[in-house]
Amino acid sequence: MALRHAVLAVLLSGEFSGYQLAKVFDTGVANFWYAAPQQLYVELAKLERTGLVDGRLVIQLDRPNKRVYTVTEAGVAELVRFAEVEAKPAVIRDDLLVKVHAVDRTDARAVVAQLEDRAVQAAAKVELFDGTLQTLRGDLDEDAFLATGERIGPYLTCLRGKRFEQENLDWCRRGADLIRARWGAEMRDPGA
Amino acid sequence: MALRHAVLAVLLSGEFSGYQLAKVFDTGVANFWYAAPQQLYVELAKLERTGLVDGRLVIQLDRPNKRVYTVTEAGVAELVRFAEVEAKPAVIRDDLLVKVHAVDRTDARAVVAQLEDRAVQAAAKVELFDGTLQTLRGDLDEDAFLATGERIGPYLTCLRGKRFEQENLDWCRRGADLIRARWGAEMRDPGA
DNA sequence: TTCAACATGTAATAAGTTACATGATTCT
DNA sequence: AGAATCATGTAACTTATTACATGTTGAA
Repeated sequence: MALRHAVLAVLLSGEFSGYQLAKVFDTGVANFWYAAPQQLYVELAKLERTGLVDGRLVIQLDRPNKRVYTVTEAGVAELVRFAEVEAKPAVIRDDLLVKVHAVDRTDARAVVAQLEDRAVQAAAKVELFDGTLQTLRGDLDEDAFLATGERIGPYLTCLRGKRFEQENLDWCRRGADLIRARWGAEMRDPGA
Repeated sequence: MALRHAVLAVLLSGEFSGYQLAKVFDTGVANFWYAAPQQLYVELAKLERTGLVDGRLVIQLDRPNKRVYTVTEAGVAELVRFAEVEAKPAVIRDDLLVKVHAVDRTDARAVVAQLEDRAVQAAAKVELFDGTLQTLRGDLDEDAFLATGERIGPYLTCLRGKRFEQENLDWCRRGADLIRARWGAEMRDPGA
């Protein structure tokens, strides 16, 4: 859709290489914009060609050199334009929910296992986001930071991410318990 | 990714035409699988060619004829296989969150307006899902339905959708308030 | 020396989006 | 007569995914 804007928005927080960006997208940003690492390299190259970001080679002695990017004035202008056009509805595509939707006719045991996996991942994300929030607000408490902090955008999106993962965690646990309660027999005695 | 399985999962609830399916995807299912109507016609045709669904022409006197689809045994088998492979991480792509992430450098007024729009949509979805949940559980209360109901999959995914939209609603309102509180001056005096 | 993390890409394929196209039927 | 809803598609284009490919540096 518009990975371009997601990349520009992240780059507002500082210089990032493709590799660093990939990590950010894999952890924090994935809550509102999923992107694979390969996409990011392609997108950054495109963004630089069109003048929305500046790239700069950083020579590192302790590890391989890298190219880091910053948003240009044209890049900020593009974000401003983007902010003003009507937002499209969010796109969500989640295999696991599809599996749960169909669970009554498929393999309850497999679905429970995946709900448990997802619960563990969600718990980790809750912790991660909590740490990010603390870092962002520094010494201030939440209300003070939101009233006076320099940039509240990343804080707000992180808050949303944390809530989302918290809900995910609760739902996965409850779902797993309920499915287990109903298909307990088959789970102990496969193929029943 | 795999619209195929989402369509099969929905079709487990009964016969649907492409048009009806599009409505279901636009409202309920969009919470875990977004798909445009055009995709569904293509997918149904493909699914029928590969024998995962059966199509049947329904002649209607009061409106145009339609073709309705049901899942075949092969289709159920495909869902079973799908349930057993590891679920990919969920894909989320949300313009509005990108805009909020960048709000400190763009147009706070425009973002607030879109947060308010989204809040209204979220509130409507909460109501919608609440109605769906009531319909699904009939006379039973939630716990009784989840323990004894015929199909709990759709109920569980609907519960997740309702929670998601409830959180969305709260977050949009809070975000709009906070952004307004900080950029109040510019909002009253544009371009300041 | 082997593993993990750092670092960056390309190419083929699959999937999704947007625009275009058509037509029936009911209601106002 | 016109609008709204029902109903179904195709084609061009844009994006995203998967597989492949390569190389550095530090730590065990």
